[in-house]
Amino acid sequence: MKVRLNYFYRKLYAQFGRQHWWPGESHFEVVVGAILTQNTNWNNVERAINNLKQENLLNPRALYRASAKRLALLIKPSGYYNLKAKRLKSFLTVLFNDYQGKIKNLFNLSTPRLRQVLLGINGIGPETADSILLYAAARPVFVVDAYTKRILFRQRLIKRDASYGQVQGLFIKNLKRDTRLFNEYHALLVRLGKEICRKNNPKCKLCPLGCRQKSFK
DNA sequence: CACCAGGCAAGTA
DNA sequence: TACTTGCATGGT
Repeated sequence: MKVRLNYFYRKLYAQFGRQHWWPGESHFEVVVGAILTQNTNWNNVERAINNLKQENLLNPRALYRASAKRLALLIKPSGYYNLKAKRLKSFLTVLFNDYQGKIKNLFNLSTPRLRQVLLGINGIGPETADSILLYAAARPVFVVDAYTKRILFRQRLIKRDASYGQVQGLFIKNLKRDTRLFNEYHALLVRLGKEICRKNNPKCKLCPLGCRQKSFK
């Protein structure tokens, strides 16, 4: 297992190269992006983020002061806009109530404690919390998403109903606990998933990992 | 036209 | 605990 996961990484890196994740000019922007990208294509998230930038709202204080209604209008391109406006607000409420509105204070927490706090916020689940931990707070935490599960299932490394924690545990146990590695590895899995390892994709044979399992779901 | 995209929470049994 | 449904725009 250890060998295969390390081999996959080298294979993917050789195929696709560096992915330069996470695009964002600040830790706060990465957090906002992590919430907006839930079940959503990144292109649509960029439109939403650009709208916030144009209104000079892409900082904690301004976003905290803006009404949920105004937020919803601006982030509309990212989909689920009413829901996500609330989720941004619930994050900001915790940030201001408990950490003086400063990401720096929040990120002073230990990794387990920070994860716990993030998961306690309405609208932040395991994947979003881990994305924030890895890509905003630079902690060596592995992010598991739908692509990760599909790819590992097709490699017959997990059952199709494997839990988030089980899949995450595979990577944690078999790879060097390294933020840079986890950053690049997750991004490469997303790249492979988008490009080749999709549901019932006829291009499956072109998978650089040598995929054999053809169906998923 | 159908299907997908870097999930999560709330409701039901 | 395990399953279902609502949320919603934009690309292919």
